This record gives sequence, structure tokens and C-alpha cells, in this order.
Amino acid sequence: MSAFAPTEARLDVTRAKYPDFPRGPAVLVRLIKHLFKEIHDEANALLRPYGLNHPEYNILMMLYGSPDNSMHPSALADAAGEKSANITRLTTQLCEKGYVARSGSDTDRRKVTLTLTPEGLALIDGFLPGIVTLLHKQTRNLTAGEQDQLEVLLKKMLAGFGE
Amino acid sequence: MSAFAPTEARLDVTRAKYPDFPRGPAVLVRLIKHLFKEIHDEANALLRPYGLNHPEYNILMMLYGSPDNSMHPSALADAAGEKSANITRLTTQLCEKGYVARSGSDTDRRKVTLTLTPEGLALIDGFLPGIVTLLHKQTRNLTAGEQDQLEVLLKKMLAGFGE
DNA sequence: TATTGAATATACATAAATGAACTATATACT
DNA sequence: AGTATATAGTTCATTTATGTATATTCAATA
Repeated sequence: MSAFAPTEARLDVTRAKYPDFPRGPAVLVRLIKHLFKEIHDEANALLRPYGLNHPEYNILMMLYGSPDNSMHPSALADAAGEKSANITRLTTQLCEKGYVARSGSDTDRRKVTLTLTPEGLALIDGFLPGIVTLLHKQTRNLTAGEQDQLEVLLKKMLAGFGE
Repeated sequence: MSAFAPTEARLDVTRAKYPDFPRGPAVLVRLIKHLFKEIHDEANALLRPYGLNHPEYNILMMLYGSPDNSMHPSALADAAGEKSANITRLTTQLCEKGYVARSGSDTDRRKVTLTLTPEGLALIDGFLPGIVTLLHKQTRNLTAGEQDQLEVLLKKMLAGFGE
């Protein structure tokens, strides 16, 4: 039935050996891992024809989510959840492909500005319809009300981190 | 305030440029990415003193979740969500560290059985208290009822994949 | 029983991510 | 001004993950 059932069975075995292991929290964590993996894999499959992988897509979308289509590498690292060294590598690739442009800042010459090129914007316009379809597909089992509920609960859970 | 607020701001910008982009589904997907990253990072930090990373921990726990503390590589790959080539590498490491033993199967000699050694079990006993504490910490913002609700919704969402 | 096909595990080459210096610029303090 | 401290970004070595090809074994069947 569900692909998650074996995970719950393993959890039962674990709890038989180690009764303190908390079922609820463990299930939630494993569900999130499973969902992340599914989301990640499906997005990767969709993006492959465009010559992009998931991290590259993320970077393009972070830039697209900025009013002027541009960000500094450190902000980008923060937004995309990548290490700054990785941002350098990924944005270099995107520059080489012509989707992103690097330019220096006048006010602070340490800073670098990364901006979507017209080609980058065109690429985004190209894959966004597929992404929209995918997003709807990935949440199709939830009603609008359930999506709202889920959003509230996930935000609440996330707020408990890093304190 | 919330570390998630900038993500929502970016989403608003995106929707201004591309109105079809579905807010609810996109928020859910990004929340799951954020949560996964936090969970992953915190677990890694906890496990580092034991000389383990998250995938290695996962493998140990999958074996521990089996009644006889053992599994075949392909089942392990499935359970841990890793590619089988990666399972070979990871279990080789764990064998070298003495936490897992490889042995051939009598009935089907293609198969290899991976089993937790006494040292592996002792290691698990060593880190499990910390894991239990971490799991409680990661879900502390949710009441028991909310955890149940969240579990139901996540399972429902997960069921929509791969059909 | 010999042969083909499918499944399993691994080896090897390639790609991606991380962590620890390193360079250059900016800010703060005396 | 001059020195220390902090920050931005990159480079490089190492670790980690993935994809492809290969070897081994079992099952089916001619």
C-alpha cells in the first residue's frame, strides 16, 4: 500500500528494542526525509532536459524572487541553503551557461552582484509551466484547507529549530 | 522573526512576475526543504563525535529496525533511500569501523547479508539517548495532537507521489 | 544440460559538496 | 593616521555521492 509502511514497521522493531525511542517525532522526521527525497528527485527529472540540476534551479529561482533579479553570493547562500563555496561553483556554471552575470559593486568592492541575464529569464519562462504542474501534482492529495493546515504546522515545527 | 519570512517574500515577488505560480504548494515544498536541511544538519552535528555522518547513521538504524539486525544491500538501499552503489561504499566504511559484518547467504549466493556487530549495537546504544533528546527538541513546538495531525497530512501528501 | 535473461553487488570513473586556508576590502578603535 | 578585527568571496584539497560498466549468480526454458 503506502511506501511508508515498511518504515513504520522498522520503527516498531526499534521501539521494541529501545522503548524510549519516540514514535511520533521519529515518524515525522522520516516522513520529511521521504518527502524531501521525492520532491528532489521529481524536480531533478523535470529539470534534466534543461541541463539543470536542483541546486542550479534553486539559485535561478532565488534570483527570480528578487525584485531586480539579482543578489549577492552570501545572500544567495543563505537563501538557497548552500555553502558559500558551493555558490561560487554553481554560479560559475550558470555564468558559463549564460544564464547569470557577475558584476562588481561600486559601494563595496568586496561584493559581487549576480543577476539573471535575458537568457536566464527566458530559461525560467521555459521551465516554469512544468514546475507549476509538478507543484500541483505533488500536493494534489491535499485540499486547499489541508494545505493551509499543513503549512501552519510545518511553520510551527520549523520555528522550534535553532533556538 | 521567522527564518522563513524571506522565503515567503521571494515567493510574492515570483508571483508578481508569474501569477500562475501556486503559492500554497510552493510554500509547502520550500518548508519541507528547510525542515529537511535543519534536521539533517542537527543530526550530523550530533553524530560527528561518533565518527558518523547522517547516511551512515541511517544505515545503522535501518539494520537496528530489523528483527535480526540484518538486511540485504538492496533492501537497505530501498530503506535508506540511497543508491545501491552508495550502499556498497557506506557499508564498506561501516565494516572497516567494525560496526557491521558482511556475510554470504546460503540460499542465494548472489545476496550478501549485512549485520550489526556487538560493537555496532554498542555504538547505537551510545548515541540513541542523544538522538531521542534531539527528536523531542525538533518537535517541541508541536503538541501531541498537532504531531498526529501533521503525521496524517504528511502521509496524505506523500501518498500522492509516484502514481 | 546449455543458454538466455534478470537480478544482485561491486569497481571504477565522474561529479558535487564541504571545510580550511587565502586574498582583498571595509569597519572600528586607539 | 595606523593597527587590529571583521566580512565577502574565492581557491584548493578532501570527502561524499552518482552513473555506468562489469562480474557473479540464480531462474526459466529450449
